[in-house]
Amino acid sequence: MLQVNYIRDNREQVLDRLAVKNFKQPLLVDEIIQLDDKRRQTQTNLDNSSAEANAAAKQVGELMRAGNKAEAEVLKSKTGTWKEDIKRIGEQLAAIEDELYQKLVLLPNLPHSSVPKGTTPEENEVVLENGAKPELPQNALPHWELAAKYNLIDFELGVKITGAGFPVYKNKGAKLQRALISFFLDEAEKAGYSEVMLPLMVNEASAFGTGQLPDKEGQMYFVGNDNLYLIPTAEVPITNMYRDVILKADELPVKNCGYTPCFRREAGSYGAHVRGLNRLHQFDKVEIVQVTHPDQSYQVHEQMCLHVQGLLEKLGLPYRVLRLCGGDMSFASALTHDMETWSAAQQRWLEVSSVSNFETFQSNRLKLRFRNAEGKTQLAHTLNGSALALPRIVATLLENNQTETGIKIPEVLVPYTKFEWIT
RNA sequence: GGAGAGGUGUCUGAGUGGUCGAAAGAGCACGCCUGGAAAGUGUGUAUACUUCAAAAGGGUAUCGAGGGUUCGAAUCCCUCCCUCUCCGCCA
Repeated sequence: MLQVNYIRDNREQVLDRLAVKNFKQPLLVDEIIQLDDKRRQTQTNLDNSSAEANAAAKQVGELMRAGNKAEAEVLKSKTGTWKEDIKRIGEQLAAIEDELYQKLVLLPNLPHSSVPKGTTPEENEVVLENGAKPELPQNALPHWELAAKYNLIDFELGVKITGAGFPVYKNKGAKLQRALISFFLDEAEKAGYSEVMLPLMVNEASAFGTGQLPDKEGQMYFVGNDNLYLIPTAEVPITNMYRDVILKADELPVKNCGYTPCFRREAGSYGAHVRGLNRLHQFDKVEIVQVTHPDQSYQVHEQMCLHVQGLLEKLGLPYRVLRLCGGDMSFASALTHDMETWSAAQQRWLEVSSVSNFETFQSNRLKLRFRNAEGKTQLAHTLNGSALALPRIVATLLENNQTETGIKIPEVLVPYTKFEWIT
């Protein structure tokens, strides 16, 4: 959520930036400013009425203590109008604040100046491409066939137990999952992230804090009996650890990593592109999150991207980095880099990580602040990235490393898997 | 799930209708003291909105959350959330 004061002070720039995101309702900006004027006016009225009423109440107390009952009664009888005023203006104010809020949440975050204009994924900017695409033999198999051939993943069994999109990992397939999780967590810890293990369900306030609510409600599984949501990403519980927190300046940057399963309803997405591991309702992911000083966040973004790229390089996977264009970025992000690996058998790029800087868009809602050099509270910047999401990594690993005799495990993983080949 | 107790500032903890944004202590910050430190000592120490060109200062709200009673609520009433103790259940 953008800050109203920022919108007031930077109207032109806000409009300009929103255009990069192809925001369709620029009139909203002026409506918000006008509504905020009205809010201030009403707030002042309410405060004045309250001040008068408070003064009168105090006076009644003094009169009572002085034994001047008659005068106290007179004053009491006069308070009725203030009470009515306070109630009426209070309701007005609440209505205005609600309306203002409803409009404010419609504004997406402002994209960073480096974000290219554009509306479709084709307009994303390829920042770099790294690693050679492997040449596979003619009879190379896609990962879902490899998974069946080597008895690594049983999709049908998952359907039986739960439904489509909930695979069962078996044998070396299961061990590979565990190995990747440990490897990613160890790498994150080496990079200075402290590990957390988190609740997989969150309450409404948390889902709201990171922006899943109210706009993305349909993407989360909801446990109605207890009013809880299954997390779509560890970002939600990790970032919410810092909800309503005021950090000391020297505590920044805060760096956390965590492994969680992620649950996504992905309603209505079926077909060839979501086959196998390409899109699931439940998948595993290690997430990295930082809370930074506003001056540092873009440096940190770069550093987080390099961390993710390092993982892909260690795994020996060809990848490319995309800077998402305004139209393809998420609502809450100011800058997003996507990392994609080349899936050799499917002959397509698969998104395996997304590293975003949210600036103050999340922290404003979360009330996540720090005390700056002047001793005042200021909103911190939040960033997060996948490091990494497992299924598509598994997909590319299986496909790219397949040989006539089996699938070769990358060297860095062998200490974790304790086997070098899947045969 | 049943019975009871309770939720106050960074923490401990006082406060059962008015002078309470809230005693006291601890912690923290700055100063004095000291060769330096500890001890001691002095001062300061919530957040948000708003008024003002700005600072100073002022107003309003907030004692788990929301609602109510009252001229006036941390204090009384209702609903919800959470914590603790005992019982039940249980990995």
